[in-house]
Amino acid sequence: MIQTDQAQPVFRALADPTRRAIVAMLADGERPVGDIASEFQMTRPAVAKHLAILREGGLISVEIQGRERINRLIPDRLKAAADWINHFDRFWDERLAKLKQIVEKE
Amino acid sequence: MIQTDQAQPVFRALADPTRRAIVAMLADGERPVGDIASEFQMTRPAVAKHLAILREGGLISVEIQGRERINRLIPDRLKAAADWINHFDRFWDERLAKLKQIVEKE
DNA sequence: TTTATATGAAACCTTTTGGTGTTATGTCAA
DNA sequence: TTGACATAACACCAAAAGGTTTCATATAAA
Repeated sequence: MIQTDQAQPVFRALADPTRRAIVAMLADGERPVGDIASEFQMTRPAVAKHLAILREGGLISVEIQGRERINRLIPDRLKAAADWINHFDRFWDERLAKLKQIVEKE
Repeated sequence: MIQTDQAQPVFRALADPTRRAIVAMLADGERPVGDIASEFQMTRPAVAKHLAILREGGLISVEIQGRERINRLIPDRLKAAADWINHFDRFWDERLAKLKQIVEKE
């Protein structure tokens, strides 16, 4: 059944729009928690929870700098999700090729 | 913020392992509801709910054939998710290129 | 050393999610 | 037409998700 279980924490992390926004945000550069939270309407603890889930999914890392915690994107893990999806791209191509064959035979 | 909203229903649909298993299953061929349900330990109504969410995400279509409802994968929508992820692949490549430049200068 | 700042952690609330069992409906087959 | 079958549609439940407020702690800055 492919590597569904490996991709699990990543897909869970990406399922929420706030978390995807954070990922996009961190693509432009690392940022501390409060700094990220200031971009959203929700409270800082709520954003901190999202960051924890992204961390569980292996999508971001945290570096403690004094009283700040710098969040940094690790895009590698996104590949696990991309790989899973790409598997079906290939399937789709095969299907189209088969269909083409059938059509051309007639 | 990229096309996060477009990808929303797809990511939501893929967030659950059962639904990803169904997607993988339908990649091998279309199947009716009960047939799909027989592969899982949960009840048929539970599977039917998952199918409904996959339908909302535009990942599968249903064709009514007599008293059966044939579920068929539409992998196109998976591209919305793949596109989103690919954006960060590009970003990562750029980062690596920049890093390489810096390293090589020294 | 006092005060302000950045954050985590805990307790709590509400809504959604993933399940169940039951009942109703349309369709196939004897 | 009668009975079995494939499903949808409910009503319902427990757990997880997403949020809030409050409080504690460590660090920076006055």
